Amino acid sequence: MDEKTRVEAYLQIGEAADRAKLTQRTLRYYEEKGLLKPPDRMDGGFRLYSGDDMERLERIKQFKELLGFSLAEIKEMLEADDVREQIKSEWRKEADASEKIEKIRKSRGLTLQQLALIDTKMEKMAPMRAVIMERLARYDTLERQWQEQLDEAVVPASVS
Amino acid sequence: MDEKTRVEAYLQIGEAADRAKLTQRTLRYYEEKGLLKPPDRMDGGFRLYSGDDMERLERIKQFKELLGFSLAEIKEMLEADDVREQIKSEWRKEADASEKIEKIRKSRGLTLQQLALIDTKMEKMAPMRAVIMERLARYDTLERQWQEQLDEAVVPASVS
DNA sequence: CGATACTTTGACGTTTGCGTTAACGTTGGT
DNA sequence: ACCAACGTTAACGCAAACGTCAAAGTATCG
Repeated sequence: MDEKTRVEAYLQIGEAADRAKLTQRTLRYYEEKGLLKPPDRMDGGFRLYSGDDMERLERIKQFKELLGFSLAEIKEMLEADDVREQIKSEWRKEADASEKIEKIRKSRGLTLQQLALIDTKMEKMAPMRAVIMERLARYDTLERQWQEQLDEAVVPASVS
Repeated sequence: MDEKTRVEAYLQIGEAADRAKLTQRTLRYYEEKGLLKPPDRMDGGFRLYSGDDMERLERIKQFKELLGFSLAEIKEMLEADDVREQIKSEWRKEADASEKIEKIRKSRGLTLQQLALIDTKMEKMAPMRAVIMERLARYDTLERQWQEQLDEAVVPASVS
């Protein structure tokens, strides 16, 4: 059963694409571009996507759709993140401390950029939302006005 | 002076592009794609952009950068908006009332879509922001840890 | 052992959103 | 009248992000 859960945690490309709401082509493309690490394969060569892979896909989608990053930019961001995980697992080597600090700072810098971008987007979205709300209100009054026009043309006929 | 203010309100394509932070090519392209109405021209054929044109450019940029719309989608949205202005200026014809109501409803529908999109984006951005903040915190502690490692290797030498 | 469904790697095609260059016309100042 | 700066159209170019075959191998079910 430990075996079974592990097996069921993997998805073939078809299912993986469906769940991520992407196409198979896109998954292979992301792999080709280095956004996804080459996934495990079954004996026959079929790709097997892990839960981690699926999470990564989610993050990619968010970067694209929410922040409008290009795939190249997304790759950079994801790599910055990999740095953190990688350094955490290298608790051994005490050497190269200053070199690692540099890497950390660089990744932190990129993460700060993400934060800044999100913040400016959020700041711009609020007023845009307000404008849209106003516009909606104007549509409503406009529709009501023409509705009256239409009523005035009909009601007298039923009264006469 | 009335003449002068009217003249100064118009910009040639170079200035217009600079102020909108777009290229001349982009302005012509947007015109070609129907996102901008063909602007007025001087006698020699030079394009003259009005204040309205500049505002429209701003809206186009927002649609692109904030919402990630394609130019085709943006065109649709802007046209929906033009409908409102156009109908407002057609207060005359009382006829075609139901037809106009239809147009208004369609435009209102598109505007509602914009609102929905903004809202889902804003909803997704808040948690994303939180995740990024967490990540930043982890970078900070990680950096501090390695900084200590580095200090421990240096301080004893200065003490000995 | 088929039959059917799914997957693989190429490779070429497509759309979007402009960039770039060429050849030529316009404007404004001296 | 001329020059430099600015503009015009037309055409080709191009990178990104996939879509879409084709030809072949693999999985699975009865």
